[in-house]
Amino acid sequence: MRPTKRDELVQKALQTFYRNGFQATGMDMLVAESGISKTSMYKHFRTKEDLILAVLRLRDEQFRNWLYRRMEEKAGTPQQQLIAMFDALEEWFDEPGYKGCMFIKASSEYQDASHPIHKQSADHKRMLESHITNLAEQAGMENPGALARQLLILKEGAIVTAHMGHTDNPAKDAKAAAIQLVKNHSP
Amino acid sequence: MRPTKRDELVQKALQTFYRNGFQATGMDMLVAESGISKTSMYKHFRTKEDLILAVLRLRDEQFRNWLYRRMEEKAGTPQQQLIAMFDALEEWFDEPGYKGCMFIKASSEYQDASHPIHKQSADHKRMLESHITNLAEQAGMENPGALARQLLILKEGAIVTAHMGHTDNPAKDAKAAAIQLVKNHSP
DNA sequence: TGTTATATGTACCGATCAGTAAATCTAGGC
DNA sequence: GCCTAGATTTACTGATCGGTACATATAACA
Repeated sequence: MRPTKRDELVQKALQTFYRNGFQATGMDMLVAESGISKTSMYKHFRTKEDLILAVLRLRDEQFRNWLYRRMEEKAGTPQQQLIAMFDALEEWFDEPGYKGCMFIKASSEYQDASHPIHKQSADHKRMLESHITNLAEQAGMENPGALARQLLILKEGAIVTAHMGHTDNPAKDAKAAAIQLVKNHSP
Repeated sequence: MRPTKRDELVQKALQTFYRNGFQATGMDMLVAESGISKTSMYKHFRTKEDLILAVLRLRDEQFRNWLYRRMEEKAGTPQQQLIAMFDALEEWFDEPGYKGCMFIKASSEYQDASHPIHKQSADHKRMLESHITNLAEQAGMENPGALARQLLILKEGAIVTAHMGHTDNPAKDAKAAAIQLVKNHSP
């Protein structure tokens, strides 16, 4: 079991794909930036698409772990966690090198709904929806499913608005909206 | 003044880019799908980037005209128009071949904020924000700028959620949220 | 009839694309 | 010391990329 090299490749590819895009990044660029030979890459992944799918799996794990932990650190109750999601997003948007959501970009570059990369991106969003719906249930909200979907629409909208860069602080705007929605869904 | 051929090219390129993506569409594919020779294309546009910028200008004009007219047709008062935006979005999402927002995709494929394609995409969003803010002012809303930004975050979120396809009817969810936000901003 | 602007087809450019072949190097297990 | 497995470099494939050269065709206008 030598997990090192393969994981190192996926980690480096994630950074390059995020910074440079999927289609715009050639395998030769990955060789140059990761220091791993092309032959080794194709030993681990049969195609570029397989590598991208592995990158998205890693990103899904990293992002959900980070978001859920940050929401818990910032708030005590489930209801407060729903609002704290937007404080966590603001931290993310302010990071240098922020370039939007990797899954939105993936499904934008591979836009056919039947494409494996598109489907796996949609899976990530489904898992987020499941978690937020659970939180809304724990918080005793009325219609937790609908509230979760509304909050996640705010989240996606804030992510793309922050990436477009035409607005000062979309996380703050989304948070203000979220507070009203949560209040209106409280019993 | 012969506007025909050039406009025909831009119109055809718009369809192909929207269906197939920007980077994934080569100039040879545009030749095949438009029936216009490559030499003529490069007479009208010096680079592929110039053609994309012209396509985005056309799309901006088409989309804003369509959205504003549809909002007016569906509602009488400015306040009702704000809500009707989400009914118009639902019509759009239900169209066959819906593939998300062209400007989100453009800024996702050309993600550097200093890139002309990214900047022009942000301009489109700025013009939408200006129009919605005006409507919110005409409707006598409190803090019309903040309400407009919130509604537009809902719009962008619904657009990407509809494209991901993991949710049934994001336009309906966004509309329900918008109704609450407008109500809370009413004097 | 001659001029000019715009269109065309075809063939090409160097660079890059994803992916492969083959020979060599390196390290750990026995 | 030897064997094996994984990693390496180098060179290569055919296809496609954005963009160009060049010679020709068409049609309006003078």
